[in-house]
Amino acid sequence: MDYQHKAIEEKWQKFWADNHTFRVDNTSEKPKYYILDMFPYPSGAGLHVGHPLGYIASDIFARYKRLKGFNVLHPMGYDSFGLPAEQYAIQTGQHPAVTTAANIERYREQLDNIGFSFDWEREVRTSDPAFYKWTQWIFTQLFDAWYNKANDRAEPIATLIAHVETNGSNGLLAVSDEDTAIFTAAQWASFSEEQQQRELLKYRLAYLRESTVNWCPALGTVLANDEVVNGVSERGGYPVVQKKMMQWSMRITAYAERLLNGLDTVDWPDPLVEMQRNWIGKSIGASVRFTVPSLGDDQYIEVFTTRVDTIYGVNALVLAPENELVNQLTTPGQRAEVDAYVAQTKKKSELDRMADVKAVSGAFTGCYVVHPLTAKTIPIWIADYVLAGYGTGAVMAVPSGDQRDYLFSTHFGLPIIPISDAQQLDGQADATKEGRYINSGIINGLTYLEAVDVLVAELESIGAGKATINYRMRDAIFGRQRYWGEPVPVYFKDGLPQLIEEGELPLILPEVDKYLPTESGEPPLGRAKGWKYRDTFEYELSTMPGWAGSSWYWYRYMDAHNAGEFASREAVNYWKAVDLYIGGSEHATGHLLYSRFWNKFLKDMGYVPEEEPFKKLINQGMIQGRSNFVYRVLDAEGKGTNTFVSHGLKDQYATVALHVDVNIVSNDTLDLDSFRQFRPDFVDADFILENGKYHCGHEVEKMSKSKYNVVNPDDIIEQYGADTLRMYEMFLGPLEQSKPWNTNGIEGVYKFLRKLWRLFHDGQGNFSVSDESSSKAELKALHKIIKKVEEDIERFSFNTSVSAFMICVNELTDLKCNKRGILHDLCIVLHPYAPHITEELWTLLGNEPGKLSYATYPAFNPDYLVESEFAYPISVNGKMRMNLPLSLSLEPADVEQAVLANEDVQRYLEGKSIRKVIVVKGRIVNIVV
RNA sequence: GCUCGGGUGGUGAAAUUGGUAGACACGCAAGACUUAAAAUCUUGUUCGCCUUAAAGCGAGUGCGGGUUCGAUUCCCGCCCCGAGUACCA
Repeated sequence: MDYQHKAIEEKWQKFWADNHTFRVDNTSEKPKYYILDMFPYPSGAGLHVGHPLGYIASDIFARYKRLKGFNVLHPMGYDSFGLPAEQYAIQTGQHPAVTTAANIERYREQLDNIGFSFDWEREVRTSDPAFYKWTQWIFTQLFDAWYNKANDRAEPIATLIAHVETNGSNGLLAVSDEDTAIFTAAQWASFSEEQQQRELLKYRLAYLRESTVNWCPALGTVLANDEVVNGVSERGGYPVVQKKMMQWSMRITAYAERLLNGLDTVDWPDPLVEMQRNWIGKSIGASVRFTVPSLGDDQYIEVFTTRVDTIYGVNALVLAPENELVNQLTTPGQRAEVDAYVAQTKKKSELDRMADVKAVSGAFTGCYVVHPLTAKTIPIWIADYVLAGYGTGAVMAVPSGDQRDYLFSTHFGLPIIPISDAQQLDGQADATKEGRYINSGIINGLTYLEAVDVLVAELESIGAGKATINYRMRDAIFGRQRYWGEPVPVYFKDGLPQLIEEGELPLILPEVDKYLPTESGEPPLGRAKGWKYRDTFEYELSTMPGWAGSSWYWYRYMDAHNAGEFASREAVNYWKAVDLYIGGSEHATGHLLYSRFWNKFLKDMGYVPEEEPFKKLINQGMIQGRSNFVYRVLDAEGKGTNTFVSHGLKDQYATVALHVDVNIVSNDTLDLDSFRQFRPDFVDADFILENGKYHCGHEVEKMSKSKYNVVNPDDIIEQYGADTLRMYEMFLGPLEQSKPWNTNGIEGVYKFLRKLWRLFHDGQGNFSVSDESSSKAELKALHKIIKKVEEDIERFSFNTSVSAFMICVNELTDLKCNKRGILHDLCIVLHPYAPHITEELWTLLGNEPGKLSYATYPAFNPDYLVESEFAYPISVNGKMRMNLPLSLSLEPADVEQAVLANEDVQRYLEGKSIRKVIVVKGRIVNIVV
């Protein structure tokens, strides 16, 4: 029998499922290893060949780790709440739960076809109430917690209450809103319950606050900062505007420093670490207060600066047009101008504002501040180059040291004061920190390093400023005005949010008649009939954002069916953290940051043991589409004819390029019969061929239906089998690299598997192996691959292993090797890559079915690779000339002698004098003449 | 603009510590088997020159320079492509 991939793969997939081969226990004598994939959102389109790339890599790694004696946790699940299902529900009226379940079923079928070794008994779905019960529970924990800066950790809100009851707000070091009250213990006691709760809300890690949010009118919801890309929504690309709204938020900023420091302890790709650093955006500087006498002597504007040393060069204070103070600052005389400018800014979308970086604009408020060190008056301006969302939404303008301030000042004719003797102000600002200060009061003559300390000390002593660290990262908005998400487990009593009792979780997502906002503009949950807490209190009508479930799901896999806890203490302490996480880099600032945040919180509360959840992380590259084109010949009027010209001849005609389904193209050659059936109007298409073939053009684009370049793994598996698909996806190139999918070349992998099959079979297709002992050459081929695969997998270089397997099988074929001992070990080594065929062959060898997954990876013996001779490359002046086989026992001096004595070598040296001979034992000989 | 990747045959790529550049595949060409096709196998395939052939010569890892006996690999400058980010004070 030939290699029958279909029968073999169906047989073993069924066997694995029936025998629970990949069921894993939470206890074991073996060391544990946790391999996690980023779980998919089950979209209606199903999987294309790009999706499983990372799953194949992680599956190879998981299977390899099992062979290496590890107890491996390798689960899979679905991130099944999300916008697309809801948009589909709005269009079709179908419940998102129904379409989601159907999509999951389809995904599961496709995943099963590939032969993954997931423990499906641990599957999770974020939209399952048994799962989101614990997402809601974590929310309640966050609500009931505050961040104590004194201990640098989150604590239960009870410790905060205890503090204020005895000390008031005195000595409280907490991360909080800015408008917290100052009170004594007695005052606290005198507060009404409502006042106390209002105050506590300013400290809770999950809190409700009026904040400026990214509102997306088209989606009818707010979006987190990471869901807004270039001023439009990440999903759908709809415009986003800033709007003030009462919103649930997560105090992730409390963890900014720990999120930053933790990056030094994880083994992640550099670009990803860099992206998180930038997102957190730590800058060290100073905050400075400028008093505003016209508003009163105790009124001030605070600015943040990283260059406090330039403070004597300030010529204006510039506020963001959105800054809340603008209205009160503006004098009657400037009112019209300022209002016009504010209105004009509001009209500009964020996109326009970014595109318009070069154009300088602004308006004078008519108001002045006092410089804290010189007591000079300084005008207050507004300009859109100052962002409301960063720092305090106000800057001190120093035109000599900052290019934006320079352009602003020259445009409006404000004075430019040089502040350093090293500054070169020829038409632009000079941000140098070199030289010594001039025109700078108390720091005249000092260097940069000296000046900063002097200034900060002075500002602190007069109460006008202090050293400050500023973060770009904002607290994360945690509510969405949408239906298909976890309900927030909160009801309102007297306008104050209250948690639902833990025993009453989960708060089930109610049914609604339509998935649209109510007539009064409430979120869809406002449509739920009779949906009230204890039939009395209004529930929160927002749902949680998409990232809620994915911020802790890896713990649920550890103990997926636990009804009493998110995961048992034993399970969490056994599996601890994810050892290897594989997924796309598109989650760099969203999922991976929120997950680390929740993990740190859960650790602070004593629920999990590790500070960082993902020890090692690999980003698989994106698989792009590779489109094929046919060229339709145009007639004299420029209209399309029914004639198509091959790519190489298209320049001789007027043509228009059309996408053609890549599945009817093989090695860029079009299948003409399939093409005639591709579209009805192609039925009697004519072709202008090259050498009897129609060659298509090609281009790399996004993989999408409209470009006819989507390749479904099911089709590949039907034709070549899952083992071929797995190996070919790896063979395509380095895992981390993005590359277009091209089915050209898959034949090579398929041929390899058939060649492997033939090693075990005679010419008639009968199973035939020999029990004779193995030859030296056979053992060498085997042990080369044992070593190579081990090294390759450990450094995630899966593509090079596939080549090595091909070399190995080619060598064994040349040796006509059918020795049981060699083939037995080869099955184990290849098994992670091609699990089905190796299970079959391993069973044919007489082993117990199914035990291959837990076999022992063969031990590498270097003795089999030892050579007595080496064909030394002989180069002359660094140019390789010939090979000369010599014994490896020869020392460099003997090698030199042997080489120079050789006739063929002498031919290259004729008439030249030898200056030097370099001999690297076992490597190379280089003769310098 | 800044940050990080990357640039090697017709194509995907390999070269792990500075040591034979192009392994392994695809494609292509020629051949064997076959009535034929498929499958399989064999040979060739970086480019240029020379040659009936064997062989030989020269160039070659984006470009220019440097270090070294020796550079795809290290250093300096430049060009191009991709990703991220962008008025962050």
